[in-house]
Amino acid sequence: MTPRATGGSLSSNGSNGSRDAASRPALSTFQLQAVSFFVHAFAALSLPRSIGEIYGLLFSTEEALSLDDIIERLRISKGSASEGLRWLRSLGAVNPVYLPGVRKEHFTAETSLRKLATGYLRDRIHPHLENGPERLRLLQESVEEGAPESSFQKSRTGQIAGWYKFMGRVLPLVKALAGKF
Amino acid sequence: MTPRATGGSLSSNGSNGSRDAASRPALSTFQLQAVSFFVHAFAALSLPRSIGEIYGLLFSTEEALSLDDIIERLRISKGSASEGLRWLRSLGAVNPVYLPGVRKEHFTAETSLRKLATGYLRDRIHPHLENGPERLRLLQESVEEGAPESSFQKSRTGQIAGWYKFMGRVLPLVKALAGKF
DNA sequence: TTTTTTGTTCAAAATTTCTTGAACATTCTG
DNA sequence: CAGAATGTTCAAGAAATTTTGAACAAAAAA
Repeated sequence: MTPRATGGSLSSNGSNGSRDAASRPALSTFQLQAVSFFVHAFAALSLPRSIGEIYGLLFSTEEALSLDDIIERLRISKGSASEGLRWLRSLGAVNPVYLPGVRKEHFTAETSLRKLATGYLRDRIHPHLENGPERLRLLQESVEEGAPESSFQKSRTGQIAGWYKFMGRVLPLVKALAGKF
Repeated sequence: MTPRATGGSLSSNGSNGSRDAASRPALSTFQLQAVSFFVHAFAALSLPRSIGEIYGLLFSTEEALSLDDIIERLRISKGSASEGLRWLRSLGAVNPVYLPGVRKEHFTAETSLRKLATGYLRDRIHPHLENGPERLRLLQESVEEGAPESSFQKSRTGQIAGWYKFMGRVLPLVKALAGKF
């Protein structure tokens, strides 16, 4: 119900001094701010911190990054990075970049609002709406015909039907408007 | 990230036979279906099961119900019921009903899409958008002026500014359309 | 005022979700 | 093919959220 904690706790060595020998790729202030920004934004959608971190890093980095780059810079586990990337990829929020002669897959952030919105709606909203009609039918079938409350119950199922119509209207509108930004 | 389990496990004694002496108010099939419907719908918004249960019960019940009615019928704890009602009330999703000569507060479900949408946006979306400008400013201030990447970074912050503009356009539109359903 | 009723709060327990890390699968290289 | 590099999966642990239940507060009745 309430979003996760928000503050970032990444290596905040602003002066870029290496803490220990193995910690080379520190984040710039800009990257740090971006990660913090997206962790917060994704939390507003109840999405895990790691996903916000990954997107924030890619968003604030000009070059494409590999899985290992992400793990190194963000200090998160391989598992989190892999799952997070998978999620972002399925949404269309990151783009694979093919670099000639490079084995590792590299990614950049997709920033087109149209693509992001479309992907989010497709992956996270539509699935819930799709079995809506089926669920509504179940509810309608359980109206107690003949009983005194059947009239009330019918008005309630009618209400829900209206909500679905609303969604059917609003979503295309949102997509269309997203295309203009 | 993934919604909670969905199936309902309320007293499914369809024949309304009392399991034990104390379990009087069993839910009708219609109420059971409605609770299940809303538990699922609220889970899509990452909201806790108990809130979906309470709203579903009120939605499917013609008479106003008190806290104790809800606890009895849903078999949830006083704490959950109290917190859940508070949440729904602050959103404007339930209406207090004042019954003459009755101590306990009673509630019915608010079903107007306009009110529900407005309340949800006000309580759950706007708070996150409000400190947006502040966060964007922080990011803009961390652009490394003069560095070769400053141009890239500026284009990114411009991107985010556009997203906020989009939200500023879309939300009023959604509210307006919700008013028509 | 004292007692009873009604509703809130919050620490602890239960549950759910997220992260980690190591095993596994797959693909490339020599 | 063997070995190395890359990426995925998933069980176990860590962390966060939700639920419970009992103590507490507030308001009404006696």
